[in-house]
Amino acid sequence: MTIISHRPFSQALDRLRAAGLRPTRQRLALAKLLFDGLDRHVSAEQLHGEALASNIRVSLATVYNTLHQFTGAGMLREIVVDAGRSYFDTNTSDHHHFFYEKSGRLEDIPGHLVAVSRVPQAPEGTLIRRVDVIVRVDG
Amino acid sequence: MTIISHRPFSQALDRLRAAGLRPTRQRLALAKLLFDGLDRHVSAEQLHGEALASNIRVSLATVYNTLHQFTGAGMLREIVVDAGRSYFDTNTSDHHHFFYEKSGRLEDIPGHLVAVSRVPQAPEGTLIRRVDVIVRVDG
DNA sequence: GTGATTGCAAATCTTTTGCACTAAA
DNA sequence: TTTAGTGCAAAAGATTTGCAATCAC
Repeated sequence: MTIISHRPFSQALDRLRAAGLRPTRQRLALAKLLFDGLDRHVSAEQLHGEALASNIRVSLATVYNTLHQFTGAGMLREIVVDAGRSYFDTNTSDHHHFFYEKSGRLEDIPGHLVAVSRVPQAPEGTLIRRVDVIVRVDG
Repeated sequence: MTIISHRPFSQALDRLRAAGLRPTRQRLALAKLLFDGLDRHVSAEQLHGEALASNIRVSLATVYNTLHQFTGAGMLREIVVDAGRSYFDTNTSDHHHFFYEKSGRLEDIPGHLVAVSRVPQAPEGTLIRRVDVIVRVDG
């Protein structure tokens, strides 16, 4: 058994409680991988790999379920830049992204470095949920 | 046989010639479906369906190939908004998009209605290829 | 106990690929 | 001819689903 931090469970536990998600072993473990540390962008496959590498028994299906539940609860933000692969961003604050087309890597752009002035009106009967700016670079 | 326009082939033919793509029956037919008319957003599956409905014998694989060739030639622009599905936009001029999350529909926002001021610098050693703005609405 | 959650494998869906066949030049 | 382009069916990914087994409460 590995001690990961002084409060191995509480941060993840609190987040799950706040989201109304039952704190199962799998959800706790995934929450720790996702939120103990710096902000990051992960795919389901990646996170599943990390879980296995940390000796956490989770199925890929559960990783998908969990990522979507976390996203629904506002703990993650889903980013689509690439046909056929979703990334999940642990940074849910207002910001945008660089996308490196060659490597497929994503990088945050702090919100204050991009200004979208003159956002058009939402079409009648709709609400704007989010404005995504993706700066595609050839790195 | 249906007469589609006064110059049924020439517009599509010219575009293919200009792109250096051999004007095969399939490419001509797909180009006509795509470019004879208003700007539009199509998925491969959709375009394939339209082709079949117009009695054009094309395989889905060829539709994919053709969409990518047209994109490579600058005749189309690929848009990714939705995990696991690509749209191709016949409007290649500077503009952005509304994405209706419920219906999955895309709609152009004319370039002059969105202004991205203060685009951040491209990371060292990279070039900005494009800046995509996607306004997600809940329609 | 009881209902939510999980694992597994199969199913689904989109897109790509390999290769023999066909057609454009 | 000669080479690019096409069709088909199979493969490859990514994601979802169905259902019995398991776990949190």
